[in-house]
Amino acid sequence: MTVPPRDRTRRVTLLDVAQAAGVSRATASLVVRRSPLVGQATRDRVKAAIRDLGYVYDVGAARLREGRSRTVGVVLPNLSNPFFADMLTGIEAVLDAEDMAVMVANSRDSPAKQDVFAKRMREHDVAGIILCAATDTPDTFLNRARGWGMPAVQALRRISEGTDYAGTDYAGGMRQVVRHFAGLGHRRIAFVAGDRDHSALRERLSGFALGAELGLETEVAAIPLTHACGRAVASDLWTGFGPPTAIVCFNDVVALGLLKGLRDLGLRVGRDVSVAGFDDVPEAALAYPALTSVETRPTAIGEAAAGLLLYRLGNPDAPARTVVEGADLVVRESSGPPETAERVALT
Amino acid sequence: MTVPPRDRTRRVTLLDVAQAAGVSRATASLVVRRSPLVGQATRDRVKAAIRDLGYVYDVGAARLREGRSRTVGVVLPNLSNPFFADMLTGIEAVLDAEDMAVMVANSRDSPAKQDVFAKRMREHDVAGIILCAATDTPDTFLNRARGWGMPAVQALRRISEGTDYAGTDYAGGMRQVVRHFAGLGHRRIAFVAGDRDHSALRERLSGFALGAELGLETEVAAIPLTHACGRAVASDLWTGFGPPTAIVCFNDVVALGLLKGLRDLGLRVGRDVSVAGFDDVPEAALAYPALTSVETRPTAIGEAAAGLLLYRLGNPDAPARTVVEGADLVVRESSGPPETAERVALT
DNA sequence: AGGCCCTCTTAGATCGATCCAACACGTCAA
DNA sequence: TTGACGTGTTGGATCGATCTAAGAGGGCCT
Repeated sequence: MTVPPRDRTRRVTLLDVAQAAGVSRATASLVVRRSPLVGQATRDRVKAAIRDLGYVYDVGAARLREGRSRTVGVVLPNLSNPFFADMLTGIEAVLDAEDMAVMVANSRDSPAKQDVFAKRMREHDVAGIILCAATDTPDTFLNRARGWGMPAVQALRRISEGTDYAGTDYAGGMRQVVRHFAGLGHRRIAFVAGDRDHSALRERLSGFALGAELGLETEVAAIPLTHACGRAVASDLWTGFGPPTAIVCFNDVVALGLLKGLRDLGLRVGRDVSVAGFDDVPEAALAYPALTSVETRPTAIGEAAAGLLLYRLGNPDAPARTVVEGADLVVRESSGPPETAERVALT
Repeated sequence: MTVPPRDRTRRVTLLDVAQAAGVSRATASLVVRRSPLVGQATRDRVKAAIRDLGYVYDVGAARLREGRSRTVGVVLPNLSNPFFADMLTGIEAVLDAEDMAVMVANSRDSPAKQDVFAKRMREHDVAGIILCAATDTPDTFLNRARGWGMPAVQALRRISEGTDYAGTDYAGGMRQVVRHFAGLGHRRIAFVAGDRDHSALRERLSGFALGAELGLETEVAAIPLTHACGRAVASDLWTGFGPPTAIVCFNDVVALGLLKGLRDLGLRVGRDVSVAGFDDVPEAALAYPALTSVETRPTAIGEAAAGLLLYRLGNPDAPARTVVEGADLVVRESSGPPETAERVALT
């Protein structure tokens, strides 16, 4: 696809404005930048000229000269996941308020694509990037970015220390779930985890370890994080001897699928078996039965990440900062005390 | 927040590359643009220099000179809605393949913010924009854009003719729902619509009119398009005499809320009352009971919109085109034949 | 009157690329 | 030998802004 140059009518430039207002280009420039150096009368004349001619500021030209850009790159692993979409909403809101533009890219969890995007954003000279790293991103990635002089903030997934990071206390959230299950009297619990390794998984796993510490029997299953796989894993969990009486899922996407899969098996979730998810997506409250879930605030995380980046742009040499949003368990109908041992009469 | 200029080490420019390779700036430029005019030996030398010096192309400087940009603006009314997030995924995928960057903005359904974004994108000199117009956007909006020489594609919501448009056949989808309900034997049907006016609503309404044509009693309720309101509207529909036996919702967000609301009332959805939604979001199949829904393909629409824009950039004066994706009804458990008249024994 | 400061304005260089017209050089036909 | 032609290469102008350092003009003080 080749795109022909557009010229239409030549763009109105600051020079045109200056001439119309009877001042120099430099003065006109000062006016658009709201400099206090310019006299009121002159300012008014220039503003009038801007209106009359329909002048449009050229951010790109300014950036070229200034060497400073008002665009931020955001690289996410999966735009279709409502969680990341919400995070993007938070990022966008904060940057918008600072009159910054957001350039977005979807790595589809591929480090290779992520590299391509990093290069493209560098070519576009973004002021910095917010990165939710793809699985298997080498931990040198951020050092490279630093070498380029491009500030980077990690969000949700952490691949290396020494860089700003905004995320959720997944480990703490998971511990709340485990304590909740244990408190209800469950003795065998399972964690349906994702099959791809990143910090957000490791943190959940570390929290889940509390189960063993409390003397519970624990089990971990790894599956792709989709509705379909969550649904399908239900029967797997019931094949062996002594199936778990409580299951926590990596996120609500999987949990909602699992809920359906368990219903398909004729189990009454919340009585025969308990389920909890992560993220507390809006659908969690509507599910049947309503889903117990750990609330992680994607919008807040996005806002925090954007905030960190803005601060970093103003203070390039400040020490790295970390913002960890708390994660709170919301108990609903899908989790309850286990029934007595003879309850499972499946086969 | 003021951002100091960054200089670090001066940027490596084409001139540096040219000198290192012993050629002129112009030749180096031809190499980076993959022009066939350059001899193989020279090309190799330049490429080596690019690698050795770590040269990074400056898209902005190129754009300034060329007068042609490789960035596209996307303005959406609600990034948090998974439907739009999916659409963005489609847009991003197509533009990415053309090596174009995506600048995204969230109008939050406010025409005023939308105007601000349009201005910002113009200042950034985007090659074109994809717009899903905020409610109450004046229909002059796109004429203004045309006046600026900025190609615009409308997606999903149409505010004026004469511009490229990609959307879904909402009217046709709605007619399928109405026929489905009628075929099951329903005589009183309701449409839970949104309370904000735009083409996507009007099209659904026009499809719903088929109900009256078929001799059914019809009713329309307008509510904000949220889970909570969908849930709350359930009891309203049951207050009057002769409540509907089948209800179609503006989208699945509302439908999932309604499902919950009806369950709260003790109704068995799919038997006592039938429900259908729009969009067929992934959660629809997992809902209880599984939700009948009209499948509208957000990713495909995003791809179509991006395709239209790319074509438009290559053919500024081609006539406006319209792409309407078909919308197919997916029947699940939430819709079934009405039970006999005495079924409703609520109060 | 002369010197100084303060406010406002400006010419010219500059950012990093592309476009244009010209040109070097070799080959080949007349 | 000359001219035409094709292939590669190039200097200089240019895109639209900002930066720098200098200058105009007025008021105030000595």
